[in-house]
Amino acid sequence: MSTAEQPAAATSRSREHTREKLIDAAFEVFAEVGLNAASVEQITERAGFTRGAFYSNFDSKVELFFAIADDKYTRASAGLQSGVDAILAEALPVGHPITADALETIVTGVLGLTVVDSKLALFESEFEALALRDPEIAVRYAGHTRAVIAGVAALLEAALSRIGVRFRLPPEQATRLLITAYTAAMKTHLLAGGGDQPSAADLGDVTALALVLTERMPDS
Amino acid sequence: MSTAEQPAAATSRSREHTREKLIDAAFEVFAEVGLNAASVEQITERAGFTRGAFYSNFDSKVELFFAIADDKYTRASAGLQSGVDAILAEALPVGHPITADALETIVTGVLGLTVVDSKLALFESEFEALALRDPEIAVRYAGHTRAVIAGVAALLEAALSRIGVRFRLPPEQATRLLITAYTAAMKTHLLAGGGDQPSAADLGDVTALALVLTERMPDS
DNA sequence: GCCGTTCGATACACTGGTGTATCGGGGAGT
DNA sequence: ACTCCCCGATACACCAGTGTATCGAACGGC
Repeated sequence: MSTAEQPAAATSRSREHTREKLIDAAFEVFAEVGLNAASVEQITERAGFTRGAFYSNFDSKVELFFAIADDKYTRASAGLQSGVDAILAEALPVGHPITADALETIVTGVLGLTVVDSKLALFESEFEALALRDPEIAVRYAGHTRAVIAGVAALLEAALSRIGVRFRLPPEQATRLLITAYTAAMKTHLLAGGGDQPSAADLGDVTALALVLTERMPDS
Repeated sequence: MSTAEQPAAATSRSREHTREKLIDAAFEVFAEVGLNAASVEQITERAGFTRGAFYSNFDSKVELFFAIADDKYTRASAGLQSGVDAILAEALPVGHPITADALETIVTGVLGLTVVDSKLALFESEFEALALRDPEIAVRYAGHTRAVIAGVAALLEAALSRIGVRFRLPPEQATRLLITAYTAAMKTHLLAGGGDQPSAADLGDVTALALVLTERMPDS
């Protein structure tokens, strides 16, 4: 039993592949129609497999849902710091004139890193909806949310201090409010039939909120 | 055809009754499991009827969903002004000492009037989720949301002026932010397994937001 | 190059839900 | 009290989806 498990690791390469294809397909389908309305067949069809492949890789639709969540968020957190650096470069072109624009660029930019596109927003919304009804999912969702907020709060605080600005509230609280507002803006954007990226007009509430939530740091 | 319609109006009394029972039952079931997961049988069973009664009164589940929305919100808007008066009475016991407490009482009180209990919050969340995927529902939802915000904004502005406070942002914008924050707070409260009423701790973000969003009116 | 293992496809039995068509009972009007 | 009519119950046909059990084929190890 010691060496017999070696082949299992070898054969699992193509298996990983179909697993990923299933995850990608399911991500889209879930975003489009929701978990309940999505049938296993819909997912496997889009992935180019049959239901047999699904049941060979996952026990249930919900398990697949969680697999997506894990996958997406480990993936997303990877490119986070570099994304923030890029935003800071944009917000501080030469480094000297610090305007309200810089604040808006940073806030909407950083928040945009966590809610990358409309499909992710829809998935997130679905996650929340499920959590509201299933206590077991709720704990997963709560943990996920907490992690995101803590991460974003740290990023935001650091980025803002670069332009000499700080929150007037506890950073985590301010971040929660900003994320909530950003998510709401994304949703109204989607409700109006918009595409992946919310326009500046959609984000009006967010930028206004950012202004009210911040203040100049006392000169050191 | 002129007098022949009189009986129709008479017989429709019991019909109205079963219609209401169906609406009430569906409201609960939708809140519990969502629109898709809810079966017509679940609803009629809880209402004490069979599926025959349902199809005699409604064309589809979705139509029933809209009927609920109409019903609840015409009902809710009825007692709104008196509710605000009561809140003001609490916030201004004698009328003189105006504190931050008064502000919090007013904001959370008024917002609490529009999101009465957890079932309504869940229903609303379900409404949004559906709207995000169905453009036809989206326009209905958008209209509903706009109406609510306009109403609440007017109420809030009037109530706040009573304690000499005003928004630092356009009232509708401030109201949108507050409602969003309140809804989020309600959701985290529900996610934590809480009951109908969010605690003061749950509303911490909302009250903090209310403080940043407002300022003293210049003395006249 | 052969064999064993395992992955994914196919087939099947079954469940839960839908919508329609029909029927019986009870209330309203005279 | 009688009649008519409408509401809601019952029965039926149908469909979409699920999960399992079986099978063929491809891949890796020896």
